[in-house]
Amino acid sequence: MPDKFLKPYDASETETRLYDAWEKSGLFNPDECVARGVTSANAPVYTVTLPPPNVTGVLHIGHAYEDSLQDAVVRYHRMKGDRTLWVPGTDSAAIATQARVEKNIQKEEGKSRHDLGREELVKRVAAFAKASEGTILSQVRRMGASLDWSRYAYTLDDTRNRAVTEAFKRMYDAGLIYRGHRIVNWDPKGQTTISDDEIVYQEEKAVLYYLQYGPFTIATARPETKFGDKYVVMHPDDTRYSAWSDGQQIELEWINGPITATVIKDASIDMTFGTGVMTITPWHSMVDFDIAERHELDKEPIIDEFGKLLPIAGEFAGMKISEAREKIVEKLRGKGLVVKEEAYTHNIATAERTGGVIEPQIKLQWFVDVTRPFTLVRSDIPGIASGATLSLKELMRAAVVAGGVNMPQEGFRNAYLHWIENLRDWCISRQIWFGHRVPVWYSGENIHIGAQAPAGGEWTQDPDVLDTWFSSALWTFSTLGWPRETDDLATFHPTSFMSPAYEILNLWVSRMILMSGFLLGQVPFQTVMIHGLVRDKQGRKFSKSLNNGIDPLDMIGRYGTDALRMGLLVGTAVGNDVSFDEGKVKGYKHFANKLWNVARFVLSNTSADATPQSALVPADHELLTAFDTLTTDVTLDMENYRMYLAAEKLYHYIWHELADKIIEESKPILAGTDEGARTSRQALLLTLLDRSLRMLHPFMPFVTEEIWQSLPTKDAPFLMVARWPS
RNA sequence: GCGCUCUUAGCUCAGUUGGUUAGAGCGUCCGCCUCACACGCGGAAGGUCAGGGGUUCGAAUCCCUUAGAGCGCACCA
Repeated sequence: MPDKFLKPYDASETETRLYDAWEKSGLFNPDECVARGVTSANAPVYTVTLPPPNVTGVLHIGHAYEDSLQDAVVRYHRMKGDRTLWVPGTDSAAIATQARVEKNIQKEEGKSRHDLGREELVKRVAAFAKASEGTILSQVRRMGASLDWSRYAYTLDDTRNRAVTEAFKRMYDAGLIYRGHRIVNWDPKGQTTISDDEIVYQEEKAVLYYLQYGPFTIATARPETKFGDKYVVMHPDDTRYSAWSDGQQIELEWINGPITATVIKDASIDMTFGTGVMTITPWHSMVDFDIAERHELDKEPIIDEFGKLLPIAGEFAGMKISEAREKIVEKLRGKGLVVKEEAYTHNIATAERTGGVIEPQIKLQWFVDVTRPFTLVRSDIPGIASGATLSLKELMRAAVVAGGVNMPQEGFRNAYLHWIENLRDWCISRQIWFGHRVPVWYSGENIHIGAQAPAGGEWTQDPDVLDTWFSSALWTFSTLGWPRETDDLATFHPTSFMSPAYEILNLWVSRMILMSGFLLGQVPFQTVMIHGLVRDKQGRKFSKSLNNGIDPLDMIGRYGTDALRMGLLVGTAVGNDVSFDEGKVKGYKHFANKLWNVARFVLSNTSADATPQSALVPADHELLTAFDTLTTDVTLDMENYRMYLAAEKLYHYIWHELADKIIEESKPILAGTDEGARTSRQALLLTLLDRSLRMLHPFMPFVTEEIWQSLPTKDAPFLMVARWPS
């Protein structure tokens, strides 16, 4: 028995040493596994893509959980003998990264992005991203993640840039990407558009004003947008207003004088709200915009990009809307147009990143059309035939409904389908500078799609960049080299498994299905297991303001990676939020040491030649059979992604069966005079330890590997590539 | 408003298609440094499985309902 077993288990020394050894061996790479003969060349393929962390980020407890979950799955499949690939990468996170660098520059140099100019800013942001890349990558390694680093990808590297341009071009050519004046979510604070999914609604107490509008009374919470209102809308079935007909014109006195208004009948009006009549402001309201589109009405801007009133507001022009509101109401009161005021609670849209209040605006932006039909020439997606004509919405739906993408968690599946029902066109252009620039060039009336301007003529590139999720949506295949027809792409796509947090189900999962479906005619992954968030013991999210953050590296330093992984995985069904409990992590540190001591006992009581199982006495054979039952059970759990149960069962077996019972019973046998019983027991102990280590390895890779390296049953260079028991 | 998830021991959570006395970790109490392990060992206390109703031979598990917590989507002018 090696001397190391005489001391308690030392996680920190072991973990860094072993990770280096694994990485140097090259066996995280499935091709190397085949070359070295530890994996069969025609074995089934199993692929996982790491949800890329922000390149400038640091590892937080949520990553730690996600990495633990995926690494357990990946290691299981590798040991099962699959050609297993787990692809690493990082994300440029355009808005977040640019905002951070801008803030630094402002602080250190007192300069804004406009002072620096586009080229310089992008250079600085890119440099910052590059400089901080190493931090997150080394932290992911600390988690023990068995990623094939030779395939590392970054969303802004050359291959991924090519993928983005190609994807844009193909969608444009298919008529699925268009540029148009459409109403978008404008963030006056961030000075950019954002997508519907980047909005957070916040409750606000406001006043609902009932205003006299000619013969009608209208209710509004936003009198400051009413200057241009010249359409008054009601439900066609509303009997209170049956005297009025669609298109009828009426003269009335309004904020800044007499106007002519037109009556519009539209079924989208809620007859029970307010008075059942409203005026519309198509430029600054999604709903109003839709009504205006249906009836082909005029649209006029009232508010500018900085949230100030335009000249149409007359004397109020130039005022911020917040200060103008009360003044306008005052004027309306003076004119006797305010009928009544009542307290009112509603939700206002704010930008997730900046907290700015969203002001819908009609802007010229690029969109992905989710309802326009196209022909999918070649489809490997169950439920969608090659040559089928369908919309992206239908594609996203069919891919899940027909089981091409298996979403075993019914709740998330419903949420996904519900989201698709309500989906609008996806606004993909952003008015920032860092990220994938829209690959479109203009020269007068001419448009060219591509990374470079065409030769000859004066071409200018679109100034906007793409929504960061546009490139992320390509991730499962851009990481494998697409649009080039690489061997990797042919071999490893569609991927097998994806496990993102439910926060990004809509932002990311659905868009991967969209892009993969359209561009490859494949699903991006066969099974998606949505996981929950890690919260503190009170169930709160971790946040800077609560100061309740947990640094995974700190936990690793104190208890070891194996313990942290177990503490996060055991006992929380995938999809539920994980309540982080340091005590639990500590408990699994103790477990790692327990295992260490089991190994010490077994190794110091067996000799290297005590391995043949044929000599087992009946009692020992029975214990081995009992273990086989556990093996079957745990394997089934692993196959069904119930890692939390598998890990708990192994823990329970090793501590309360193997250590508490079997080892205790073994002491008299090993000290006894019955040679046959003793040899049999030695063989049994060695076998049970060996197989326990194999099955525990996906969860606690380090301590199991370290012990296994000293076992006489060792039959592979690493436990990492040894065979899963059956 | 529409939809989803959750409510099990003091705390945090498991309980896989309904099946014997409902489990784990931490915590608590008692006794132990017994040569694998004090990062440990032995033992103990602690639950009307949110409330009510139903289906069933049998329910923490399925159905209905009430209450509470959380989340998603939509959104009211």
